[in-house]
Amino acid sequence: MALSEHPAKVARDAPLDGRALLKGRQTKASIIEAALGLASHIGLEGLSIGALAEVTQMSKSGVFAHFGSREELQISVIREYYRQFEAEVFYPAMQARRGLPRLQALFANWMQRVAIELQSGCIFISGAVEFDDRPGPVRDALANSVQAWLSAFCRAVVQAKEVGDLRADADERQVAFEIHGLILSLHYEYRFLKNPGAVERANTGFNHLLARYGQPATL
Amino acid sequence: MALSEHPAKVARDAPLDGRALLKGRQTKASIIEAALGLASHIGLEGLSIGALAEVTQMSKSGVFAHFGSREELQISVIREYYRQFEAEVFYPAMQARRGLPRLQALFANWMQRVAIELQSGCIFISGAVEFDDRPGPVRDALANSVQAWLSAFCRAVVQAKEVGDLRADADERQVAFEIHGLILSLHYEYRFLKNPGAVERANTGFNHLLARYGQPATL
DNA sequence: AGGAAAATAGCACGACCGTTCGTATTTCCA
DNA sequence: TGGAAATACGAACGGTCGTGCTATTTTCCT
Repeated sequence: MALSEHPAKVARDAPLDGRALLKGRQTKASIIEAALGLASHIGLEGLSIGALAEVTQMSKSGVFAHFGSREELQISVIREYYRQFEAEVFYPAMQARRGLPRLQALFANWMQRVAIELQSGCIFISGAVEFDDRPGPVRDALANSVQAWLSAFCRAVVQAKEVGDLRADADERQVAFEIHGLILSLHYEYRFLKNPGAVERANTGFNHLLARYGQPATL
Repeated sequence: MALSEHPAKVARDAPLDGRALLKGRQTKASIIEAALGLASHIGLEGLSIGALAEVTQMSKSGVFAHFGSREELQISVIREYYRQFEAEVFYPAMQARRGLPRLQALFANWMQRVAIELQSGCIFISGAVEFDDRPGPVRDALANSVQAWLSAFCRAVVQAKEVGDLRADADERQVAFEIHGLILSLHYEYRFLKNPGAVERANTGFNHLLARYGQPATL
């Protein structure tokens, strides 16, 4: 299962299974890949077709033709990031047993993706501040992706309650809110303030949360 | 006392006490005010001299002359935001008794400033993602301002330990990290995801923290 | 009041932006 | 293999950007 109720058009840019990609699709894919690399550093707003053309060794109009508008390009980048996020954070954690192990795996992968992994930022985070005041299709795509991920995370919390690894009275939205805060604080202090101790603090904070929401020692 | 060891030049843009402001200074001040309003919505990077000229009913070159460069304008905005932050978050909380009351006041004011107050965002947060990969004087000014504020907050935590409101073994940096996370999560969910329940969750998370770091009931 | 100094305006520049259009090239299938 | 369709290019558009210049106006002090 995917992060489930993700917005429509999921399959739109997806490679058409076994058959060799048409030339067009595969250059489009490589453009999106390059665009994601750029956007991770400069942000979705900083992403420009000119710079993208230079990186991909194409003409501006050649790049442009694949998307028809800058907004569509941005949305494609968001979808691609979502795909990678799913592949590197979500799916691997599904290998772990339901409950605490899976929750820990999700958190560890999330941290890895958001802050540690090579010096690129998380567009779910940078995009949020770029588009919090700017309605439109890009914002919608971003918000839907984030919601899908947060919902999936909440589901894992609920499972942890069902399995008995977390207290039955724990509010999964509250748990997700606080864990999300740890990730955001990590991103802020590690990437912006360049404070290396942030990684350990995020882990410590996570353990504090588990202690609070876990079953009391005396059952 | 101010947020103390704040970087140099604090007094540079400050009004010269009692004497009437020179015309130049006062228009500069009004430009900065307008710029802060713009930057709170579009971000420091989105701030443009042209738009600023329109808002202030001046010519582009007239606006420009006050700063000499866009970077200097951005830095002035950061300094002004810092001043307001100090005035609305820090100083009022200093009225409260050292220890828990002051900590609670700081958190409440911080929340107010960051998310609730009229729909403008916090440039300490938006600026962080805009400049995390972009070295230079603007980034430095921003990072210094943030560090000054976080240090002040840490000091309040230490006081709470000294007074006995928090456990003596609580690590103030860890506490600040986790509280900062609550603020960031609030900002994210309230401003970007438009989730009104975020305010209550931030408060709940804060109480959880106090419960964890506070003195155990049995002394 | 007058004259130096500060403040503002006006204009132009080069650069980059997203986008359009007409044309050349390449790809793919019948 | 030929020819339609897909793909890419090049040039140009109107626009905005930050930033220099040179006047002109306003402010302030003697």
